[in-house]
Amino acid sequence: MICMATINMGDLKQRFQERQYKLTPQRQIVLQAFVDNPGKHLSAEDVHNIVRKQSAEIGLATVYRTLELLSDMDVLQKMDFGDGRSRYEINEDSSEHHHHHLICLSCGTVKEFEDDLLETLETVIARKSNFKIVDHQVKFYGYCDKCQSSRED
Amino acid sequence: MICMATINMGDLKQRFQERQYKLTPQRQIVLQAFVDNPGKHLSAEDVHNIVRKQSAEIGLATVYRTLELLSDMDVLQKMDFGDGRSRYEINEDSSEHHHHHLICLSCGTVKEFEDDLLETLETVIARKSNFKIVDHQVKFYGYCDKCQSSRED
DNA sequence: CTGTCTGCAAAAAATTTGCACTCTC
DNA sequence: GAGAGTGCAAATTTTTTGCAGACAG
Repeated sequence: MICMATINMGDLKQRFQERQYKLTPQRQIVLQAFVDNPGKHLSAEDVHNIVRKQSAEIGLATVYRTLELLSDMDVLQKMDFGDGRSRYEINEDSSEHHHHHLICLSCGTVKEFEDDLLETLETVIARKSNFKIVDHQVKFYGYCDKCQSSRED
Repeated sequence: MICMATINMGDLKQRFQERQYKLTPQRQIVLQAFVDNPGKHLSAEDVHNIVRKQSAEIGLATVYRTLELLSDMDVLQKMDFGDGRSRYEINEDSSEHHHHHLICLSCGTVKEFEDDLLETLETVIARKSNFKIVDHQVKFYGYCDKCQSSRED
């Protein structure tokens, strides 16, 4: 089961107001790009292209500022897949139940994967290391289904 | 037990020769920077500064080229801690037993942590996902010992 | 000599910043 | 009308590339 990326706009508006931020059209448009592209890990430029296609005029600098703001608010999560730019995705649930990423070394596909074993691991590590862990990010590198077959030539 | 970063120079020279690369002075100097700074996660500029201090003249571009080469050879591992530049560390063992990183959200310390639970997790995920996993990278974010205490003010 | 490697400077790519203008409360 | 937000262009930062010369087999 893959849970759909959703954003509760009412709730969000409130979270903005708490911090005296405004939920401007540009910010909504950026968010919409993520809602419209579930499972994609969008870079600033990706977002910029997406919103431009939808005729919405918006500056790249604004996209960057918005992505940073939304990351700070934990609405988005910033991540890095080693391709030289930051990528973002909707942060389903501020603290729990992140999925992991399986990155194919051959074709670059990024597949998502859920597993609760990591929560256990987190607990163990927290205990052993004296760290108060609040988040984690896990990347597995390997070869996807498709690339495994084509490598057997 | 923390195992010291070591590099077998003889073995390394052979690995270079296999690929028709040369183990030039510059490349050795870059490697030495990592050996001399165990547990540090050095960026290209860090390495450049370190080698310059040791009176060794070397171009930044060469450092970048060397870091990339060594990563490709799996001598170093490229990583990203979200500070806008790539960082590297010695890859102890090409495929197994990577340590994880505990990153303090307050002071930025990066602590290393070993645990074999993740190997189990890797097996489980490989089976469930049809991915042939060859490597992983795990980051835990939280608050270190020190910052936990100082936050309790 | 031939091909690899290096340094330098220039280029490219990603992100940030300054500033004037616009919009909202 | 004060402060927040935006767009644009310029600046900064990180990384890559072109090229001429140096070096190794």
